[in-house]
Amino acid sequence: MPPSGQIGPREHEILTAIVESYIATGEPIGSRTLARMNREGLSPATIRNVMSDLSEAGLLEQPHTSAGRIPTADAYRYYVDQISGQAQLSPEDKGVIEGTLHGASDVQEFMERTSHVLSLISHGVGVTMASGGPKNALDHIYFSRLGDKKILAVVVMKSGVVRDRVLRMGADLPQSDLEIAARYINDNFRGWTLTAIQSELEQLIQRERSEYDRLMQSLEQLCRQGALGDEEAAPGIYLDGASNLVASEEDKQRLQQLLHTLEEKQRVVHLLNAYLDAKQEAVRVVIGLEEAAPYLRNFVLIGAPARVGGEVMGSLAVIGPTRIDYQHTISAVSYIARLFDKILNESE
Amino acid sequence: MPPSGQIGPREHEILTAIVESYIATGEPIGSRTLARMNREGLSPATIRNVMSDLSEAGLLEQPHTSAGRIPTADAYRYYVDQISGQAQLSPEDKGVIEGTLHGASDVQEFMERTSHVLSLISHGVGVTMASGGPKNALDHIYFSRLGDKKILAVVVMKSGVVRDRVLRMGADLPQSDLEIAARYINDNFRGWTLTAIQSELEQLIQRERSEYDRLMQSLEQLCRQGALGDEEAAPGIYLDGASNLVASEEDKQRLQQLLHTLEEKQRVVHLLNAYLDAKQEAVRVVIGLEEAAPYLRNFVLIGAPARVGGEVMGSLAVIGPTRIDYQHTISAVSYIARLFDKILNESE
DNA sequence: TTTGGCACTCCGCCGATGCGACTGCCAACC
DNA sequence: GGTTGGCAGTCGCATCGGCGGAGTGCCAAA
Repeated sequence: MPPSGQIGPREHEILTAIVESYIATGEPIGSRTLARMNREGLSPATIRNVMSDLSEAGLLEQPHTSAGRIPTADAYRYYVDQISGQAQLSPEDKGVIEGTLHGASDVQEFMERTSHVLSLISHGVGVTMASGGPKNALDHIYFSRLGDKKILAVVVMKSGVVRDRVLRMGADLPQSDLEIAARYINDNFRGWTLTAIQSELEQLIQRERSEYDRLMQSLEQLCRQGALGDEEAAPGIYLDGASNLVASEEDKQRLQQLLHTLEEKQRVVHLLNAYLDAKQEAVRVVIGLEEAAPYLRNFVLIGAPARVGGEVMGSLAVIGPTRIDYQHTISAVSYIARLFDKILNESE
Repeated sequence: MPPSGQIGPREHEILTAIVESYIATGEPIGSRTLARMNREGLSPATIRNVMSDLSEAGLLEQPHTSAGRIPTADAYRYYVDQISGQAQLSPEDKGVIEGTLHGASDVQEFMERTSHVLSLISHGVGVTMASGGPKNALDHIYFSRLGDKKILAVVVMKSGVVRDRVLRMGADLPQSDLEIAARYINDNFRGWTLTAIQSELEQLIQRERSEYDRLMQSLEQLCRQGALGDEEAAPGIYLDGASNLVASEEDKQRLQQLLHTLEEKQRVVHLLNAYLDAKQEAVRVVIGLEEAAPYLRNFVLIGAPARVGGEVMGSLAVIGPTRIDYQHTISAVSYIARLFDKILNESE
């Protein structure tokens, strides 16, 4: 063996074989089986020596003394680093993705279908998220009086995301005032981000306090009721494939916790926000989610930001067991991330 | 025993005790245990005789020869018929419901929270559904040109449900035409149901074919692209508490099928439509869902239509194991169904 | 009609046993 | 020195028989 527990070509090959075998079967794997599937005729004893080294390096572990070995989190990281450069989307997957996503008419539907197809390909949970409205650019806004003291606000983003919200107002505003307010926002703030509009409006209202006119009054009220969406509001998030988790070998209690967490969308949002970086270029694979939540032990997050015309409009990800098919999943996430840009940009 | 396998007061009491015990523990129950919990001092032997009769009448069955007995579907039906008249909402449940539902600003949020609170109380899956737009009354419609050949249609229902849809048009329509079309619909069809509007518009277009003006042309195109929503489109449906099903004693395979079915919202919609009747007044309990789908064996549906001002605007239901707590669930569904009317009506 | 008694059935738990899979170490070999 | 075969030792797991407990059904007596 190399003097400093380093990883040579033989170690690499054996480690890769172990990881792939474990991903495929879920069974710990021993030196004998490994020797049989290894094309170079290495004997079990040699492989045992290598495995022993890898164990010492913290890449393999044994569930119990007389069992085979399974990869540790470090081994998965190593494996993913090796393949992530060369992950190739298979033609079938490509067909499935395009077949599913073709013909989605609006962004919401596109995202919904994306989470579905991600769960199909990865056998994990597919997630898509429109990152909190605040960061996206406004296309236009529309207000409508619904009834006494209630107003419907429809916000259309440049990215195509549509969001409607019913505001309960303190006082009743006539439709005509609403139309003036909407026209004012549309004329002056098209292309701004919601947060920028919000703070600009607040300043404006402060400044004009002297000549406190009707328009400003309406705007203030609308803002205060969250017409532009508040930070708290759950951004659109779509999950699919939670049922896939049942197949993972978890006991019932952890499975239930897991599903329960997924039902609380807010927590999934936090998870994605915590681990996915708007600036990252490629797909990111996070191994070792137990730091975020104990019941996410043995689970990984594979995700990427979704950009439309250079601007981040959300993210897409897969949450699945560490035993997930990294090849397929990484390539699919990467492909769909690029597809987002292409499809939503051209339809603009 | 009564000559014709009829149910006398003693049979009733024993059957009720068995059903309640089985709901509570999930264990088959024997004559001895039953004798101990029975306040009248009946001996196990007597109870055995009664149980034997009940078995013959098809109300009890044995998992195997030397086990206790469990209720059949017929027994649950009998039990539910007995209690459904007198189901009383507990004060705690009432508090939970009102606490959760208070402050929901729009109908969607109200429905979301309802499904959540239903799952909390019943420990089953809470479902709320806005019945297919087509049957509801229009408040107003709004069109907005999104970009080349794409149009945003926002439909607001009388019931408060808001629905947005992006239409891909064959040709590009200018915003001014859209506004004329929207005004035409709003002025003429406020309060009509969507299906009625759709068919009326179609007739109108036929009739006016001679003087085929711009307005008609726009309307025709908008209709054809489904501006008013097509029958196929999944109505808004909210599920919560699927993780509760993990606790039910199902094997993994059936559990996975079950969760998978719930993920396909469309199938849940069909289920509710098939078993809940818009005309029914009270809560309906459907025992024996296996007719609808084999993996729904041992599951029940407890649901009611949701009315606002006399008009059906959707339905709410719980899907849970036959061992569900009928008392709590029935009373909660019933209470929330009435609450829907009260809250959404007054806020009009 | 109700009750106690009794024989019988059958599930589920427990401990023993044997098998198989694997490791680690050592000595021999290339 | 790297590689190999051999061998002893460990441990999980499936299998099996025995046994206790829960429950039924039937019968005869009150």
